[in-house]
Amino acid sequence: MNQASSNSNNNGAPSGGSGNAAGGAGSSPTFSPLYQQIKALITQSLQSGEWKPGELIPSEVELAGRFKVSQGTVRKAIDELAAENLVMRRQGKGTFVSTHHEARAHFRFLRLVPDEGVPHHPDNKLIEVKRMRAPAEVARLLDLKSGDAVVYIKRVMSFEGEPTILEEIWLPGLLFKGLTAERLIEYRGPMYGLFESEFGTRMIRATEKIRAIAADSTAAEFLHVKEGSPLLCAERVSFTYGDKAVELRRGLYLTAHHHYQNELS
Amino acid sequence: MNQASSNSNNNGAPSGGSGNAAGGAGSSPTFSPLYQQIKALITQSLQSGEWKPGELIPSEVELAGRFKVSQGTVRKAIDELAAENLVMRRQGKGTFVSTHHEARAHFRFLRLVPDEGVPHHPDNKLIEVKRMRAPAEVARLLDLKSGDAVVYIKRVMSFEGEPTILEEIWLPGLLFKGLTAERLIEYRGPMYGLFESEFGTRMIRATEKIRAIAADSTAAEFLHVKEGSPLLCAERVSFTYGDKAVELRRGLYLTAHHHYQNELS
DNA sequence: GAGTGGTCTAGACCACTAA
DNA sequence: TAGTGGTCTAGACCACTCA
Repeated sequence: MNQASSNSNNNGAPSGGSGNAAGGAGSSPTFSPLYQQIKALITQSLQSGEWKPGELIPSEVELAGRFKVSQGTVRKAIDELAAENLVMRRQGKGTFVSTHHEARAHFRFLRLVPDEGVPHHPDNKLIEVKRMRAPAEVARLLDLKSGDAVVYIKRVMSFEGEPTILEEIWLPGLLFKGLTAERLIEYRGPMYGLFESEFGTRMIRATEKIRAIAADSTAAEFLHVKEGSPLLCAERVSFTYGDKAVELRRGLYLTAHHHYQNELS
Repeated sequence: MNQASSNSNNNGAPSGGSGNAAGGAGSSPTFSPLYQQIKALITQSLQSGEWKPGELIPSEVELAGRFKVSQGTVRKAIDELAAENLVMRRQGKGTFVSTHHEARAHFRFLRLVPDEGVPHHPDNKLIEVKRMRAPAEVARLLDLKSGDAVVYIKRVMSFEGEPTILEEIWLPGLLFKGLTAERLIEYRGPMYGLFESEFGTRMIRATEKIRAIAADSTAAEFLHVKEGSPLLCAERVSFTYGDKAVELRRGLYLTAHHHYQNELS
């Protein structure tokens, strides 16, 4: 990978990662800057578990030596990984693999905050946990075949004793083999922390589609509102490394004393 | 600002920008890296109108010469400005001041997209435009005094002929002196483009609070739904340079065939 | 004091754009 | 062909953490 001397083309061995061969005849040979290749290599090590969530990864100097590039190139690769929340840098200490086991990470995906006062952690109450065959819609969103096994979870989350969120979750059965109600109950802390530690699946990013709907009888019962009351419906698909969908979540939010907080930038 | 020779402290003339003097006794002298100072200087030129939206700003080499720093330092400053959408870089051409007069910018703030098919531009119908005294709540959010003049706009936006958004907008009267219904009607294109071109106020970022509410009689009439139907309510505060609030917007979205699209990352 | 990430520089070459 | 942003390198010093 020595840039200055041995070539005038930085594609000695392309990383071959995410294909961007858009367009027609494949005569364009998939360029990518060196630092993107380094970034892909580091991401592979993260995905393979060579460095686990919460751990320290090798220093920039060490990685530069390993990959035979300059420290600046490694730095740029890590800069992007930090911007994507895959790692966290701490001056004087090193670079750490991000983890969902942090107070900070708690509200990265849960965007519902109280209208007044500071956010509190919700209490969870499991309603149902079972394994089932994926309905067509769930299978489509999780990139499974219709009828594949999925884990289904239904729960209510309360803030300060007030039931506020009714949530249904679907997970690919293959990835979450040993997931049972007991595991979910005994585990203290955020669900994504459990997924990360016990099942080796780390949620990286997600997309949400948000609508206003009327409460049906089930929602009305669990959230202590009248049938037909307006509820915010957030349908989330979460992705792990390689943009692979690994969770579907449908949350009904009671927004009488809370709101969904969003930043547009 | 010569770093290597003349000092061991990069704070010869601190930019004095955003104060981060957290904590107690003020013995810590407001550090900031050189590239942050450069970034502040460039931002000032953007804000003052030295370079107008859509225009080319000086090249990195030229700015480096002007500020007596290396090109790399200017690059890092511009990198951050590009990440914040204040400027756009184009290889081979230069760096341009961002503008709301682009198809791309259209959906940066309007996050409502159809459940099926590609997003279309909405049609606008003005319901009301007037000048009034700011209610307490509006004044608080816009950082005005209660009773200060504001411009009030009410409109309905339709997708493919279907009324979908009922929107109320409050703007500081001082900033938008000549804003009338006629100006709004005759102007083709996004409202933020008008604000930028005619009033010199560029929206940089915004925060939104989203809730589900029941349609009142007014909303029901304009959106052709029954009273009590669930609607998504998005309350937006938009900011210009220096994190100054310059717009309050309250939109009621009919989410029968559209949804609010969000990315969590 | 050793090691880490953070900043800054200077210079080289590349890819892209437009005259 | 000249000018722009994009990539890469090598080396220096700084701020921070911890033994």
